[in-house]
Amino acid sequence: MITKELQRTHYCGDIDKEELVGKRLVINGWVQNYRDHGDLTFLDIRDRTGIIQLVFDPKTNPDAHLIAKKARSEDVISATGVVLLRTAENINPKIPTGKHEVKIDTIEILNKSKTPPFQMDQTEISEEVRLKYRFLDFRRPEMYQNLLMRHKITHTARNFLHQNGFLEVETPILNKSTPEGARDFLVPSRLSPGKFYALPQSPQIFKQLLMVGGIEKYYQIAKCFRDEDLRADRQLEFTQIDIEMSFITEDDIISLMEQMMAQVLEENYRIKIKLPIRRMTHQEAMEKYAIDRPDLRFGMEIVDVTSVVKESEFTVFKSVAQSGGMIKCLPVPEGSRLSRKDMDDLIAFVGKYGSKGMAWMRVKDGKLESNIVKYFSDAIQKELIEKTGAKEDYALLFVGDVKKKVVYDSLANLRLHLGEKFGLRDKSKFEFVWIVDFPLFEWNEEENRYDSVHHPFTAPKMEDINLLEKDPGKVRSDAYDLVLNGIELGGGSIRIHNPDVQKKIFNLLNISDEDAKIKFGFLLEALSYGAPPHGGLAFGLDRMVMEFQGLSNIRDVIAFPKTQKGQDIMSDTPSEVTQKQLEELNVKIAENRANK
RNA sequence: GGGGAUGUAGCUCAGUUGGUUAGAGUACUGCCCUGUCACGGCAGGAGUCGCGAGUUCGAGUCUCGUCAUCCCCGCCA
Repeated sequence: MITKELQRTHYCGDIDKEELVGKRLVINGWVQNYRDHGDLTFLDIRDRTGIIQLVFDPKTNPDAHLIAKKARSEDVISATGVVLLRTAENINPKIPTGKHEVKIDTIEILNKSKTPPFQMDQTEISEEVRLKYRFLDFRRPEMYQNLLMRHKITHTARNFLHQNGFLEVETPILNKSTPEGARDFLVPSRLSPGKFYALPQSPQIFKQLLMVGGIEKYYQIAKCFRDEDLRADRQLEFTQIDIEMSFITEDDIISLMEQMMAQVLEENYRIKIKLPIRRMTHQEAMEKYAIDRPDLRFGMEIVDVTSVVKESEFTVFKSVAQSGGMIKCLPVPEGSRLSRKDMDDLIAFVGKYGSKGMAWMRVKDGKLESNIVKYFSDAIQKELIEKTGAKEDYALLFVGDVKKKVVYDSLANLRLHLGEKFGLRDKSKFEFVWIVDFPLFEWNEEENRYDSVHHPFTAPKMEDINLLEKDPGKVRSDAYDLVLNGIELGGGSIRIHNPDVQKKIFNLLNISDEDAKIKFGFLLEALSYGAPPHGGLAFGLDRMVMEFQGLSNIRDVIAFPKTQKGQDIMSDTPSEVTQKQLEELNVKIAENRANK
């Protein structure tokens, strides 16, 4: 219990001001450290603002001094005393409050702490322990800082959207399941036995319905759920800043959103980014970086060399070229630093993405060098050097495959890997780019049909609309992604607002009229009542904070994240439920899964 | 589903070729110390070497299986 008398008058981190000297104040916080000199005793007290040193002298108050001697890490205290200016030789330059200290005459231990599993000023703690004791992890300044910045970023975005006339509208968590896209989280319905709700993968359809309803400008800080395997930058549940507007063009929304992003960085990081953010077509991104979210903090642009090497005597390349495949080259400045062993490692690295191999050459004295150059005529070698722009000490890394995806994935990741290795992915740099003109469809080999690149409600580009029937693969869309340092921060599109066009797209995606009616009937219906032209986008808030904070793990910006197996090791979630609960829900556990 | 890394004291880690009683730092407990701030000094307690088999006279160490955490592929915007 805390009383008025024990309540803090000042935060620890605020006791750094000259005018406080001589003042009597009350401190609340946790014991960070103690230094017991027999008589004179010091306690470092921590709250979320910082640390202040308390001094206990038996001559001031022997009772308080005795209590201080018994204080241990993470005990919660209230202490009262007078602020003193430290003498010059006693100043601690390592902490912001180092010029001051508080001479305490009264202290109360509000709550003792068990010996904590880790010290709060420790930096290297296994994540397992941190997650198990997440409530203690928050006491570490690093974690507090992450949560603080997440709050500030969200706050700036909310302010910006509010000031620009957006309404925050909540959409349901219990939704209709649609098998497209990611795997749904399902919730059994008690009131409709045998039926299920699905948790939202995103509020996509609802925000479109809000536009039909004339809300005009909508946003939501929306929790989304996808039942897929986790990664360093992926959680089962995550948060989107979800936005939709009516009567707007692609340029309108891009321009507004980059203003928001600029404001977020300016207000919270004092970073000014140059507007407008550059734009790059999807095609250019794929050609130069083999990926639709290029990291533009460094160069190393990829070059297609299929036409050059198909004439060589190197059978691997020749046969790939003849079978309609592609060979691409990654020119690596200072690539001579790569040893034979490095090359072997890189070959293994691209193997992860399906590459059967990786050829390499080095530029020495203006000539190409490696165990395979003999298969390349002088003319071809010259052309390779010219085409790739290779200079002295460059390495040329080649990947060729019949499957284009293998070439793209291998080289895109190789480029990032080497960028990392050579220290080119500078955490202090912020290289934004809008990727625009995405294709509307991609061909699905297994299913022998087209899939939406974005989602089925994305509008085709006006000028490509006549290609819909002739050559759907060539149709570009009004879709756009905002990319920062190789991370996709968010993306969106102008939506289809015409039910006929929407039907046509469903047909191309092999979704029958009947299916479309069952799954999205209400949307088609809504579109037929004077739906305004509209569009929007969604930012991945977690990834945004993660990148701005210079972190490589999404769990560090989420208060209570799940482990890679989707479990919460603090609360032991998921867990079994009682037979009664299952019966009420009309759910039976399959025999072989029970009692696991 | 697959590949890789890790698992030893509360925490962070070391542990040689398989060898006798498994160590360090820190934290913790007790004592000493009036200007420390990673305080210092002395003493002490603390281990299912993730778990289970196996090989061996003998396993922290070798083999197989299994579990957990992390990274990646598949999956997923």
